Amino acid sequence: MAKIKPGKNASKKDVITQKAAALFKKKGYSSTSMRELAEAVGVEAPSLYNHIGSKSEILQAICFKVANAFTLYLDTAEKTAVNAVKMLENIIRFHIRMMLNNFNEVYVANHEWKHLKEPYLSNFLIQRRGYEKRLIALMETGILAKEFKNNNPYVAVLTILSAVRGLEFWQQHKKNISSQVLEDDMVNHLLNGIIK
Amino acid sequence: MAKIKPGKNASKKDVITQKAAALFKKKGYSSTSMRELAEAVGVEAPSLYNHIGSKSEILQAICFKVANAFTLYLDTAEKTAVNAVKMLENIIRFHIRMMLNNFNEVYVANHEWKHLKEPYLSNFLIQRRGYEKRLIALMETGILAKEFKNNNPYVAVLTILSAVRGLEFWQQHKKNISSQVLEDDMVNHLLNGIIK
DNA sequence: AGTAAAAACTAATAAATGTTAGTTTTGCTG
DNA sequence: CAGCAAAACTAACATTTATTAGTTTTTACT
Repeated sequence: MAKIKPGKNASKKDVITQKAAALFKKKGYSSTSMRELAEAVGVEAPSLYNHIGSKSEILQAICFKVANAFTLYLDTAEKTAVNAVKMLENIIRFHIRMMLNNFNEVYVANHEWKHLKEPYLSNFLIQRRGYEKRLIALMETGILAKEFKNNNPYVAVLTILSAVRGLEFWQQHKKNISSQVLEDDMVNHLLNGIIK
Repeated sequence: MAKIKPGKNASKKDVITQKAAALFKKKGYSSTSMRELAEAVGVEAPSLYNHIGSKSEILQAICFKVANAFTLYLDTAEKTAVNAVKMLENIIRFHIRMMLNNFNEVYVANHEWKHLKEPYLSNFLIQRRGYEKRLIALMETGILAKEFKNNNPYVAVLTILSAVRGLEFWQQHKKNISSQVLEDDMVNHLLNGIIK
């Protein structure tokens, strides 16, 4: 019968994962049934199990793909850094682009990770905590170098990461504002504030 | 048998709502069963229905309680405003305090609203959109008055609201940083930036 | 064309879900 | 202390859930 049609670059598993990300974003992980996912893929539910091991395995794939992308970028950003300000700006811009270009998956990683099963849940949190710590270290470096104000570094990281995450509300307004204005304004706001 | 013990100010319904907020935050709305909620309350599941109409009614109560609190504050803030900067600062501080003092409920309103049923879902979104619009108008006023930079007002509101929402990650660090430092640093960051 | 593997299908299962019905217990008020 | 309403209980329900078993179809390769 009808088979899952993998695109040029996407395996069938990839198709499932991508459709799952869209559904998990829209309805949440727990409220998305395998039957719904199957329908979105164009197949009966049990057929999915020829390609995936379980529902929660899909969530794992999404969450760690996103987490690894951020970790990987930070690796290279640390190597090519010229100063703290520039490095922070690059990271913010990367976050914004990830939000805009991989919306579903980033959203799911941000919101549905709590449904991961052990040991993946713990691993995910450890990885995220490690990422935060590296950003905090960056803030501390910048403070010592007098590039940044002497704010609490954790609060600063929290503020920045959270602001960027908020782009999940962005979708409705895509037409009104270009993503370049969005990116530049947000970077400027987070680095220099909004008061004239 | 054992009865739900309402505290001095809390009706039994309030107790249920409060326990539900804690569970909805921890596990998500869909993954929280009425049996779990009943256990947290200290009762069998069907007994809950002596006090509430349905599971989703609990979610409604939480979401609109939070939404109304924000709307109400904005009403008074608009009346007592001296200038745009001061008003924005007050609003940011109110958001931060709401996050810190009503953590579970604000978290649930922020994350689980999509499980509201119609017409509550639409009403909630309309109310939230109205709130955002009033904040955008505030930004525009401040820009015209040369108090704020000429950033895109929607992006600025998005940045601020999202940053504050991020306090949901705050819990772990309560011991290390006082909530006063947190509040002041975040306000300062969002208004004046982080670069020295 | 024939064959073997991959992947679809149907049918089924055990567990969990929100909720209702009907009954008993509790606690206040007269 | 009698009686009544409030609120607890047990039992049960119809659905929905993720997943397995077993079978048939499709695909790819010789």
